[in-house]
Amino acid sequence: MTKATETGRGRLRATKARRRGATTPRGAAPSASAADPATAASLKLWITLARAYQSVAELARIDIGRHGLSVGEFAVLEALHSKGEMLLGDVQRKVLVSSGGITFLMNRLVKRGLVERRACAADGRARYAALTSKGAALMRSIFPGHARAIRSAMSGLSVAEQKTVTKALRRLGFAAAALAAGHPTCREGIGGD
Amino acid sequence: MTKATETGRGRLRATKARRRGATTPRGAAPSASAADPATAASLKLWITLARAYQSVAELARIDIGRHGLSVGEFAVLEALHSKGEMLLGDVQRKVLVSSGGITFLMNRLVKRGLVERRACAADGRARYAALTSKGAALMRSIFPGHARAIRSAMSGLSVAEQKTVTKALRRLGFAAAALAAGHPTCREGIGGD
DNA sequence: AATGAATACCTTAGTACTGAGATTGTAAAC
DNA sequence: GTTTACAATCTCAGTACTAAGGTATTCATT
Repeated sequence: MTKATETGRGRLRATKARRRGATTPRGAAPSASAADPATAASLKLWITLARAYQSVAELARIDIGRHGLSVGEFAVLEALHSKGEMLLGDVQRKVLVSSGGITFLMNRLVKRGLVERRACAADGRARYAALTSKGAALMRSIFPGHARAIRSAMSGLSVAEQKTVTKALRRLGFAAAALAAGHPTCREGIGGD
Repeated sequence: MTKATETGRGRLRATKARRRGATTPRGAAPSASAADPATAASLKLWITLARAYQSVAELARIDIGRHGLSVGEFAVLEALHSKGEMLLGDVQRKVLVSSGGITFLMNRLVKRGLVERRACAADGRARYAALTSKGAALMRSIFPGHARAIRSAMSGLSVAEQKTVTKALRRLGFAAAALAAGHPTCREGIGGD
């Protein structure tokens, strides 16, 4: 454990959950109403961003759930699918869960025979995560359909618009992540990409 | 985000960048790689949308947590703050939680004296949720600060850009929600706004 | 070597939810 | 005035996580 637990009093966790096998979207749906126009525009954007995310996430969840996977499980499989063998810590950072969370997800996937842990010769503390041949076959069979599902989820915008929005959201995300990084309520070891 | 630890055998420890803090709450970080350009653009947008949402949500979570509230609790308070007394089912749909979830959140808030349940004269099955005076005072005191936090979270974009992105995301969200609605895996009674 | 700090992962307890079904109440059709 | 259907909320068991702490291992100093 790094960090010195300087949170004074409050226990307050604010977690979010996801369910296995295609379940629900999530959410804290924000709302708006502010005095000055700039703040109003930001609040409105926040609502819209949250709703858009949740709608797309719901579609992704449905699609992934069809194959009996949770979103977190799929994220791990996909990371390993696209990058090959990875250290658990790297998978954790890519998938954005806590250290306990990656252990949990790995255990489930190992139990189903989709991934395996491999020793790391260079560092005895570390483990690699890798797809088994069964896991690799699964990803090859479901990834193209998933990509099509995402594409149709984004069909409200033209490809050119998608590129424009992507650029803007990237700047927005970086700025927000930089702000969050400066704040006290830090978490285990999760970073952006 | 600590990212050294190369896969190769010579694991130099190269002291990476110092802890970047907390970037994101949770979530399934998607990734990309597709054959045709349209699908690739959609996957890329999905990643970026998810990261941007998660970064802003993390900031919101930090800000809300400062006052000892979870995101779900704040969402309920805010709904009642902006719309006044509401039927529980309406709060549920606005906040996007399950029926069990709204009961859970209400119980917590009632226990803290921030909201109360009121009978509905017209329909004996239904209950209203409403802020107590303590809850209303709390919201008056923390909402402006929260709005400022959201505004600064969005500071990566100019106000004009925010409006453009809002419009695009609204279309995207509607299209995705319409698609999700047509799918089999629906939920209890949650609709868009 | 021996020590100490830092790291990678795992374990455990706790949390904020979900989903199915029970309960109570309303509305419609007989 | 019963059924019959259906709606709003609550109950409860289960789930996917988080945070904090633990263990083994490595690196840097001594």
